[in-house]
Amino acid sequence: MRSTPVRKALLKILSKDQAPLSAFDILAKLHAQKLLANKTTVYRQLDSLEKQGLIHTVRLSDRSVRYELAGKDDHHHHLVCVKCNDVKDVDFENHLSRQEKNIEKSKKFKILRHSMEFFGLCFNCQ
Amino acid sequence: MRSTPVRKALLKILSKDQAPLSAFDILAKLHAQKLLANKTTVYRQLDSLEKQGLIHTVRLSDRSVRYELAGKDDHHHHLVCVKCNDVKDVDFENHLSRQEKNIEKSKKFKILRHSMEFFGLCFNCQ
DNA sequence: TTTATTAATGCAACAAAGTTGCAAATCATA
DNA sequence: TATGATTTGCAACTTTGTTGCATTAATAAA
Repeated sequence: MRSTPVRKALLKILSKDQAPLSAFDILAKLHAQKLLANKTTVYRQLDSLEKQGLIHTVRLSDRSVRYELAGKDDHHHHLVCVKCNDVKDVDFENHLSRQEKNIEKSKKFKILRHSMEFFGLCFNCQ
Repeated sequence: MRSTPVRKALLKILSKDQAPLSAFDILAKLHAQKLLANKTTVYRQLDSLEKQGLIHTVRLSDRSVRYELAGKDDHHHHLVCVKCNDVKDVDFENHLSRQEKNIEKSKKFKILRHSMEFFGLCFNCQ
């Protein structure tokens, strides 16, 4: 792992933003600060950062893929505004693990991970 | 709405299969029964059937999009096998609506719909 | 400081999953 | 069966990534 300008800028961008960003968002932000990186480079850096465990890839069921800094409260879910596309974190582990055990038994399905998203309108868009 | 060969075959395929099928799956099944429909046609029929409320589009967070017949127990979630890609339905509304109300209040976010998937290993793949 | 090594980058081409415009074929109903 | 609106197929295009390959740049060693 080398510390290159793109890598540094990318981590800085992700650490400033609380909402997970798409590759396109990130590319735009890089260009906005006059760092004209190629999209291939951005994708490769995101891959590499993910493998290092520094970021997490968030795949939403609206088919958007976003990236967020790893670290804090690592497992959480998302509130996605269908109007402005803003994404916020939300904690929701409460009953899930217990219910997952029920599912595993009744469906004979070994759960490795889950994904849960709430789509709706954020405060500003209501 | 006209009753064309593609439309009829498509509905028949979806009614036979309990797991939601991808557009590619459907196209393959059509070709298997010597109905050489174009992918554009399949996508347009799926669109039209969705608008008529006859089928539902299932967008999973692994970025796959699948289609299933509408009707029965319309709101449910999915168990997705990460090995064989089989998808099964699972009911899980229990605590969700109550918790959604909490989220709406505390996050000032109006929830319109949610999506939940469990990824893991089905019985055959364990 | 210079050099060597290896990773990072840019470019162009490719890929998967759809979407769109348009002309041709087909369904249905009068 | 003639008419007119729907469907269909084809080709081209779009989006979001991915890959190969030659070039450039970061870092560690000399």
